[in-house]
Amino acid sequence: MGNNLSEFILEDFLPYQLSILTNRISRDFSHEYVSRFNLDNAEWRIIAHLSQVNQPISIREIYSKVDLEKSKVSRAVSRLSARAILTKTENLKDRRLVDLKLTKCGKKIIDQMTKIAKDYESEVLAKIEDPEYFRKMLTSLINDKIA
Amino acid sequence: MGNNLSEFILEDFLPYQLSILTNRISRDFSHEYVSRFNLDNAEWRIIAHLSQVNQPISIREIYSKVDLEKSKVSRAVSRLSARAILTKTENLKDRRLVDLKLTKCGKKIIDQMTKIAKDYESEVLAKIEDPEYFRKMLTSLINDKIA
DNA sequence: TTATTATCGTTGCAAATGCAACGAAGTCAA
DNA sequence: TTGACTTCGTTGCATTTGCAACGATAATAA
Repeated sequence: MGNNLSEFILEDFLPYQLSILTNRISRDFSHEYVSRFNLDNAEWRIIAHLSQVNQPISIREIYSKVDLEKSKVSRAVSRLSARAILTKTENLKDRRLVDLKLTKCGKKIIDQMTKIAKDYESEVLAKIEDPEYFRKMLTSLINDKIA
Repeated sequence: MGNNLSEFILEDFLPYQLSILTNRISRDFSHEYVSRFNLDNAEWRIIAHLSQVNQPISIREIYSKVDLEKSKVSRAVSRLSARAILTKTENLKDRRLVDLKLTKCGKKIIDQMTKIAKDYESEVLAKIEDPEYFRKMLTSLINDKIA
């Protein structure tokens, strides 16, 4: 039963390592938007994604782009709307859709968070010998292509 | 509001990229232990960790090593015990502790999963140009040291 | 010894989650 | 047009989650 060749070492297993690292970084960074703006991870992603586009976008647009459950997006958007961080309006061309748009308040949040996020990212990347290369490999894995 | 220099691009943000990649890999691989053995992620980690140690270990030992909530470990262990994948016995030196130990059935599971896990890992690493180097950087990030 | 404090694993409970079902709106074909 | 089908966002609901409190045991101090 289990010679050395077939032993399984969890700490060396890539999916486990990625999970450990990602959870730690996620927890670390989430502290920034939780403590300052009382946002959860879904709310943070929604705001960040909204800040990138000029036109209003729908809930579907968000959850298909940003890897979140649609019900999670729906509920997070409702909370953000209640806090006047974004507005929900009916799309007049297709009344099934909602138009989501950051308010001044929402833009202020993302403006502040941008610097914080970039600083945090630099801090993490500073720990790696060749950050550029790491990013390249990460991107290639995400896009499922050879680096 | 927001010149180009201060724009925030979520898809290029390291914590987000890591989260996307990790979730995808995690989902992908979990399919292996869900479909074959009906295990969830906590159960899988517990079995994997138990397989590495020769002596019985406690619940605390597990959740401190394997980044899981203690209540999650407690409940997962109860389920695994109910399915006779592991045994829970009272530690006689310290009766607050439970001794956890894989059964034959549990060992059979990890034996089968070992090959599957290694194959999966190879498949992922095959997509990277320099897997060794990637692992090194990953490990260094996890250990918070310079690569 | 006894009193205090700390640790272990479990559990109660409120909140979060994810799936499926739903009504509303749009599309397409007959 | 009508009817069948699709898509949108919301919501109901059962399950999962994580925190805090708990009883039991151990360690420490008086």
